[in-house]
Amino acid sequence: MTTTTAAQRREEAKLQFDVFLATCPSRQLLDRISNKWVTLILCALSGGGPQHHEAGDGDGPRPLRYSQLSRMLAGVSQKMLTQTLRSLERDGLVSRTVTATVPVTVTYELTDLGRSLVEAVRPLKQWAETHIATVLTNREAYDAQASRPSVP
Amino acid sequence: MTTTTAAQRREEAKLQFDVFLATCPSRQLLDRISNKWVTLILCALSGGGPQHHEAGDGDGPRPLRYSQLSRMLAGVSQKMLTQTLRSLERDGLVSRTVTATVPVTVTYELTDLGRSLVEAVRPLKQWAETHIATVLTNREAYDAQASRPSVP
DNA sequence: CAGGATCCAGTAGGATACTG
DNA sequence: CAGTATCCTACTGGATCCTG
Repeated sequence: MTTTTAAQRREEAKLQFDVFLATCPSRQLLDRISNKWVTLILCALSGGGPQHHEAGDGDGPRPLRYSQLSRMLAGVSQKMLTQTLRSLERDGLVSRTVTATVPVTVTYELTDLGRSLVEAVRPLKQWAETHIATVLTNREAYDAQASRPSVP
Repeated sequence: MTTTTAAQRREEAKLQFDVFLATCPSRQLLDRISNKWVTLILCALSGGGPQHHEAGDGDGPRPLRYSQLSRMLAGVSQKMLTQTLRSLERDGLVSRTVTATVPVTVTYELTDLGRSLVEAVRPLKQWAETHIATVLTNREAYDAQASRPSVP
């Protein structure tokens, strides 16, 4: 049992939450949310699967089942999916609901906190999709230059 | 309900760059920018070191030297710093300028593309610093619950 | 269906030493 | 000062098998 209360730690941290400090908890939080799977899961749960109308309906935020998520996030292993969902649940970003149907049904849904993070994380996804072409061009230019140290 | 088939939708999505597809280049780009060091470096270069007025002046976007960066990003190894800066330069997000002074001076600066990404990435840093307290509380609640499977 | 448990490869990333 | 090069560990993350 720990003797340091949440209040104490929060008090302390409130003084300087600075992601630039390696010791700051917010630094670790940044590391957690700066993650490919976190971004994709959050976007998926927010109805961000733009072209993926899994259920064929609108794309508003709605709960998704485990299997739906694993199909949407192409290439994710179930280990990563489960692991990431757990950490998101632990951090209070998503809520997990178990329905006792014949084969058990588990759905994941964004919490209010999760929705607030989605606001910050969707632009990232958007940016990647928008500027990837430019980036690819830049890489080519850079690589070409690198292979030509002196003028021929 | 649309009449487009799954195949059609996938075809379409491929052209549009969809981060949900494992094969899409934008997916890899998302993975690159969803990175702790990338976020911190970009924020630092955008003058985002809130409490860290290294040179004691204003916090507007300005070029930073290698050593300044390594001091601002507490805990970064020079390997990670160099490596991340290289990839950012290659992607055209930062520009590297070498000035032939006595000890050589190298400065890094955001490009226009880099600045556009900063817009998307700063909210993430902001979110981490703002909501870390809530997250810590959520974690405690979650862990307490986990260690108490049945009601005492 | 929704995961827990294991095993294992690849690599991210740190420490150290050396250079222009 | 601003790196490059090398070694080495630790963790990420995939594949596989198993369970309620």
